[in-house]
Amino acid sequence: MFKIKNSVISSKYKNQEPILLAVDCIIFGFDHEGLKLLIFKREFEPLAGKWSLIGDFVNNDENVEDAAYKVLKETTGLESLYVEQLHAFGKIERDNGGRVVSIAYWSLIKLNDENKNLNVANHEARWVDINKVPTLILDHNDMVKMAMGRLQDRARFRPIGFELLPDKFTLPQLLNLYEAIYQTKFDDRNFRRKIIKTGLLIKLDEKDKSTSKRGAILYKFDYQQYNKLSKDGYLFEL
Amino acid sequence: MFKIKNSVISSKYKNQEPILLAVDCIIFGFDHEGLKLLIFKREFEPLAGKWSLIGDFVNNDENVEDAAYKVLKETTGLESLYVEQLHAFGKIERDNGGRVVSIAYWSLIKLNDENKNLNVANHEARWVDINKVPTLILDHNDMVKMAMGRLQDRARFRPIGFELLPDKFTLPQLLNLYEAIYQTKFDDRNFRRKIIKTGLLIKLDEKDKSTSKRGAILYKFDYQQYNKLSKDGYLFEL
DNA sequence: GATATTTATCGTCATTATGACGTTTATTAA
DNA sequence: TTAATAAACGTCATAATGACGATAAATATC
Repeated sequence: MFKIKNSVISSKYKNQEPILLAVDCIIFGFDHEGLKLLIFKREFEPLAGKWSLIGDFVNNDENVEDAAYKVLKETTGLESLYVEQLHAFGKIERDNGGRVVSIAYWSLIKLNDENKNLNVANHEARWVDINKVPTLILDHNDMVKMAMGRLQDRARFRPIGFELLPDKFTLPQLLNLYEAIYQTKFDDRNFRRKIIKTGLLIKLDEKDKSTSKRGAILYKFDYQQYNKLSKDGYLFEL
Repeated sequence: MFKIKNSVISSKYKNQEPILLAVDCIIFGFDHEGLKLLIFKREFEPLAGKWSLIGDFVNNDENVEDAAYKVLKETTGLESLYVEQLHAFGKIERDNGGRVVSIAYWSLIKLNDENKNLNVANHEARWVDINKVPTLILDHNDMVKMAMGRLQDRARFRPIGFELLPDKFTLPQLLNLYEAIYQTKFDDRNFRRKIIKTGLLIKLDEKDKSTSKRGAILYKFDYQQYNKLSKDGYLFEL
């Protein structure tokens, strides 16, 4: 006769403390200064006062993904972000406060005047340059590193960069973004050629004059065209 | 004054059943017949007797990754497999036996005469063609689908395919593997050109005559060269 | 109001990669 | 000897790439 699953579980776990489940969020932002990461001053012991990613425990009655969304909404106030699961971090000793397995999520935010000075809901928050991330608690620096790699992977095949730009953007802005994501320089003329060739940009009749006398032509991303192309397995590669 | 973390947790979780943590394994194998998936007859209720991935609960005192390795070793008897975390599946209702969050791992096995007739450790196991996977319990079919996508991603940039081939293999074999992974046909002449151009194959002075009168030249993968190239950011793309 | 300055934009060219094929080779079975 | 068959090799037009040089538009300066 088969044991029912829960009795297998309960016998197996009878003498153990349960494993606690948490989510942590790697939040990337981008503006004219570059690519940034949102970090927080930890508010509880152990390690109170240290820099950290933001996270929370997962409730029994909520989807793991929803727990991540909740954290993101509470801390940024934004509803519609690009969010993707990164990895589950499950080493025994990763959290010195107990056995906590953390499922990390990463997300992308367009920085603008409204959201760049975040200091939300009693959290002390700060945007830091992606190349100047301080030491974070626990394995949070590993999480950031892995998230950066994932961002690079994604940007390679999907027009994910546009999640980080305002609706209207210039080619130099887009170039800066890709250079920040890949931590390298691209030839601007070749970049231009490739990005235009994708057919995913719509040239507007406006210019942005904030960075040069001449001004740079504004473009917007053609979501319709993207949806059409991606159905046929289109790849957006630089 | 700060609350210490565990007291935050314990108060938060006082009235809740703990979330249970499990691992499930998507095990791919490859031989002359094609790409296959290892599935198991579930041995306990609920859903006993149904086809399923193999998995187990994670103990409080073991790393999540080690739990996956343990499952893989117990079911396949093999120690050194390619193993990678796939995704954490965390919907509330994903397991009708209780609140179980499952972290899925996928792995690759070279099939040969020793391991293709697995029936290990009281598990009823079966290799099925990747295109003929039956309905599995819970969200296991989703896991397989996602793992297949991940395998395709990986094979695009890393010579991961070699994990699925014997040490000595022929170009037609390698072609078959890539066609199975991407579920498509490649032009054999162009495939040959590209794969040779990578410089990662060492031509041997032997032939495999099992599939043709003429016989096909055997190659082996040049791990040294791969390590050298990958340090400079080499990408293995088809 | 001519000129210098600065960022943005457009153009060129040799080299390499790609896709789509046709042809030959080595071996064994008939 | 030849037919059959999978494996291996070769060709060519076209497209993509990397590395540059040159121009253009607007403002600031003399």
